Amino acid sequence: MVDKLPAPARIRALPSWLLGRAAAHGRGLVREALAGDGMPMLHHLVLIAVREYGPVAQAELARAVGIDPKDMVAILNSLQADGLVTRTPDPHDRRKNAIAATPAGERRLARQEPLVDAAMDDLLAPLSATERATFTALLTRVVAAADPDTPTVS
Amino acid sequence: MVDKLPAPARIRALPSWLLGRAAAHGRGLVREALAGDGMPMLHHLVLIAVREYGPVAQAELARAVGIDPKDMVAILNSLQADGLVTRTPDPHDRRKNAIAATPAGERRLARQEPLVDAAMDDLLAPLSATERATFTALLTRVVAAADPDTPTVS
DNA sequence: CGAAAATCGTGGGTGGGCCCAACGGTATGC
DNA sequence: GCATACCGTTGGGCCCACCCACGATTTTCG
Repeated sequence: MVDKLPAPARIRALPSWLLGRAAAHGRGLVREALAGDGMPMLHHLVLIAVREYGPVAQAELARAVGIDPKDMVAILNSLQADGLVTRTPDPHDRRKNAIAATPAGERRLARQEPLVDAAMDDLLAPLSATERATFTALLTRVVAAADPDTPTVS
Repeated sequence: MVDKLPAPARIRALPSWLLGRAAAHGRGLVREALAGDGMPMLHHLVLIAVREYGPVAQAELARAVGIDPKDMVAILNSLQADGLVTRTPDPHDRRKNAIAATPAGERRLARQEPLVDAAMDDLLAPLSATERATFTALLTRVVAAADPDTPTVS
């Protein structure tokens, strides 16, 4: 069987292409890891955000993680149906719902985080510990420049 | 005006998240740069691939750059209409078209490549020359592990 | 040598992510 | 008290990336 042509060398050398490939791979690994626990990636993301910021309004949540408010409704419906979050009216502002994680939600995340961490290990497997630190530090600076309003982690 | 909450710290520390942000930024920069010359990003990608491999079959092209054959038809229609590629029946295999770049196509790429290079400079602006080399080398290794059948550039 | 399988180019279709707008209800600011 | 803004929800829509099917052609296999 004849081999498949690779993408052109010019393209394969572009950092934006490399970042795209790496990002797609990373996303795939995370999606796969979470599928093992039966949860879509965005649901996980939202649950993490609820745990960190809860109780929190839906609109606030949607802005924090960059999800369309309409799509956030569906995700919260699903998380609520599974007993992982609660949705209660905000006592101080009746326009808002106060979204909070339940103990079941926190347990679910406790189970999932090692899966995601393992996916990250897999993603950076070709790099030594020192190289990973270097890579992540440089990547963080690139991202910080792109998104100056978001604090970085260090 | 109250500040917007950032994505959760746990998420912002994940290499897959960072890669996703950096990749989106890179894509945005390239798209913007090429829009300056009035060409969508995938059209540019395909034209580069045609220049490198032409004359080449559509299906081969689609596999090389990871574009759906159906979408490749539309892209080639547009490039052909603009006089940037030719589409002729393969004399040895009537199933196939032989796609080749025209001199106008090559000139168009010659104009666009500095734009894309400038976008890459912009993307990696926070890094020194040494850091860029380190970052790209590490990124290349991560991508090589994800896609072992594709040769890397070095 | 003929039938089956595979490939090619093209068209139809779908789902997810994102955009915009509208609505009724509520809160804020002047 | 009124205008403006925000909230949550819903609806409509677009675009992109992907899936599948079809007729024509080539390749493979018994």
